[in-house]
Amino acid sequence: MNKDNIQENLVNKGRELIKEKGAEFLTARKLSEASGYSVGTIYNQFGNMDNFILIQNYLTLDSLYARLSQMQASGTPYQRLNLYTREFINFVLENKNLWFLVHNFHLHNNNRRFSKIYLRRVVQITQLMENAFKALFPDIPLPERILSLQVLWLSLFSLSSFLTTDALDSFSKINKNSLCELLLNTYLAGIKVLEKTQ
Amino acid sequence: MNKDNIQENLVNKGRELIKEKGAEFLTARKLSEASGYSVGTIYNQFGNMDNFILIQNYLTLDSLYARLSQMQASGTPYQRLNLYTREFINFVLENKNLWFLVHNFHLHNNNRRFSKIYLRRVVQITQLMENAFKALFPDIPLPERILSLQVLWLSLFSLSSFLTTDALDSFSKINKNSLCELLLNTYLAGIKVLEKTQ
DNA sequence: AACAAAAATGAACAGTGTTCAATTTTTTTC
DNA sequence: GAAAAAAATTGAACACTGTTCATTTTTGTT
Repeated sequence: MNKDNIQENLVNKGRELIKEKGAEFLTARKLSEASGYSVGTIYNQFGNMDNFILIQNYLTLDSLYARLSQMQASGTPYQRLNLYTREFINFVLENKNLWFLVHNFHLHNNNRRFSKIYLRRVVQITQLMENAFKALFPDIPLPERILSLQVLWLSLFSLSSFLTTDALDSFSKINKNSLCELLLNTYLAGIKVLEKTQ
Repeated sequence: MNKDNIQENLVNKGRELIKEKGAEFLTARKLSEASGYSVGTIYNQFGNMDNFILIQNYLTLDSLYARLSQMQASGTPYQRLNLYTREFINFVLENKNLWFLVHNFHLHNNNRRFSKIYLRRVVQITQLMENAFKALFPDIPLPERILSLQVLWLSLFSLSSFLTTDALDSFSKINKNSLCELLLNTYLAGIKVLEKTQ
């Protein structure tokens, strides 16, 4: 087994563990036991566990990006943005444990969560929506439009953390699926207004 | 020293540590050393460290609630909602470490973060905005209005996690202060439209 | 086959949260 | 006030983290 295969095996095995048992279960020793590699090997490959978690989150975000990328560009721009959002929600609900880790990973070495290179991938997803967004709001200048889209996406992204647990269910009648969709459609309607009044 | 004083002393000392050194610094032994009480006493008082963190977050949310409560109800409803949001942002920026802990605390015993009793306090803050919200959108039926306000506030709340670090600064030109305000005003404009078309 | 270089290993270290028998303090009882 | 009982405090010890690095094993070269 060469180095690349080891990394691949460890990443895959770790991903299985997260999916099945949750992000909290993943530790160096348990990954060692489950993968067959020693703890030292894990550290030879990744340096530390933070990097391992970052890689897992990169993969999750890349997976989301790939899924949103291959969507058909059919319907009106408005419909397309709704489809993007619905597909995003589906992805989150289908990968609760992975998405939980994206929001709630605990870093030991790096100062704080959401390191720059990591958050960049989040913002990159706005590029996918940009075409539909441009078609929907042709009168808004590029800088403002990008800003507005980034605020929208970052809101949807951060709001989606509530989809990974059932804490919200007990005392708010907000439907999980409509939580993000309501934000999207209200926000889009708001831009339309502000676009004209400017 | 009676039991209540011990709890109070521990909570106050822990709060100091979080404010000064960050949430990551707070451990049972460091709190013990800083407060003068033994580790066992901490556990006699709080049961476990998760409860201690939960109490700290309760205090933070109560503090935010108190601050928003005592605001003067002047100006238009629209202006008042903007003032609430601005005051909220100020609070977050003035208490970055405490707010970081609200979003990023790491639970060991409880299953997952945002336990129900904890998240309830977050949603309770919507009650403060409800009056201004009602005045601004009198034609929306109560259930829908509450839902809409909850979505707005939960979005602002979750979005505010980006205010506690500088990760966003490097690759997006979004101003921290305008991040939440842009969301608010666009969302409010959107409700106004959807209110009429219904 | 003998040597050299590289890779894999897992005990050991420092740090977590947590427990609980032993100690200290406080209260009660006479 | 002294003795006994009850309550509260303590911190060493346990099981678990992430991490290191001398030792062992494997691989590659001559």
